Amino acid sequence: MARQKKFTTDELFQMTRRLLLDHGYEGFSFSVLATRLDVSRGTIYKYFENKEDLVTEYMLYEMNKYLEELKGIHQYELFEDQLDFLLDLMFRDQELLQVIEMGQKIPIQESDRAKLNHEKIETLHIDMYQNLADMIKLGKEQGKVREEIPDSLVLGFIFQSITIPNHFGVPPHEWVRSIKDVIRHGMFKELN
Amino acid sequence: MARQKKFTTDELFQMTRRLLLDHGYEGFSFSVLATRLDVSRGTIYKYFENKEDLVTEYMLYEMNKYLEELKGIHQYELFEDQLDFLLDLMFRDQELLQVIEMGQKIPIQESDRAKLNHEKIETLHIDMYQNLADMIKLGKEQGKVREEIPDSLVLGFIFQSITIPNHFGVPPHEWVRSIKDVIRHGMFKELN
DNA sequence: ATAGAAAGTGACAGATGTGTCATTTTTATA
DNA sequence: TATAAAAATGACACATCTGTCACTTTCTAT
Repeated sequence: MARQKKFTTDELFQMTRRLLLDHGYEGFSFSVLATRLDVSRGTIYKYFENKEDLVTEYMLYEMNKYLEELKGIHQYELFEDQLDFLLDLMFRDQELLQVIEMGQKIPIQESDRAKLNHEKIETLHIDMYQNLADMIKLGKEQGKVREEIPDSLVLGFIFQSITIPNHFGVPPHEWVRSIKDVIRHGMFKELN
Repeated sequence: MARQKKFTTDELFQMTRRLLLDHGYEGFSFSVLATRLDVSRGTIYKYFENKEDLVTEYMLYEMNKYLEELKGIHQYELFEDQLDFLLDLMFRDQELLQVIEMGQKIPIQESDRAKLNHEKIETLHIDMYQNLADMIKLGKEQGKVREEIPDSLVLGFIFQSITIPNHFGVPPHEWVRSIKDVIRHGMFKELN
């Protein structure tokens, strides 16, 4: 009964991610999105009232997916296994993390749906943080992580580590191994 | 003989920094800049041909200032003193570093001056990197830094560390101390 | 006081973006 | 094959940003 769609929601979100990463939130527009999807601008307005709605909706979609994966962390009982799991996940979906971080600072206007979405995003953030805080707690309980370091700093280091640009093309495997190593033991030689 | 200026180059650059940080490169426009400086748009065109020129010019200004400061690192002979110096500098001018990082990924068009500026920016980058690479070399020579970690990763960790958001308001002094501590010795307890 | 140089302005034309909606196209099914 | 629901379109009105430039304002040296 209905005409065939020219793009799926997934395709739209994929393109949204690409454009957000390449041009930032302010550089994102319905015009370019429509062009990239080979569709008229009006079509997109059938599904989203405006840019704010679309982007927050997209972020929710990504964060939900990510949170679901992240929860898999609880299949491991040892802190070190959880850390490995987390780092692998983060390296796999590096771009996605960048988008999620971007979500923090998009200017929020008075749009109905966007406002609601923004609240949901906040909730998801807290939810994600909780899972990770649990991991740190476990690490400290298991006598692995030094108690004197604030949890938020431990997490901060882990998260920032994946965004370090590998300018000189160190082979990925070695790169990741080194990162884990620095997280574990720091950069300084131990005095024997 | 001449009329009084309504703003200094310094004021213009300060505002440029603010706007770049708040709205990103794509969100930056002559219109808002002019409004903020309480001046007509045309006035700014007296000094800069377009946004690309202005922004690259601004970046050069910042980077030159920063590089000059950074060179002060050589007044120290011990690696640990150099590291302290660097971290203090970075924490003091955190926003500036963000802007410099932004400079990496601004889309470069076919404007004469902007193209030239971009090349100069590249050079400054390399120059900055050289100063820092020297520091790492020193650290390794003095037996402080573990040789097996790639230089670029050592630097990456240091640079990313200052961008870790202090969401839970850990007191700045403690925060910085912890960061230095993690950089030095990692997050894991040593097994005795 | 006044000439003229530097600084600033505002209006114009054109590009790009937004949101809306009456109209057209597609397509499964009755 | 006729129908009607869903999908897509394109044009309209309005907003914002860009570059340009003839013109006005300010101010100092004479």
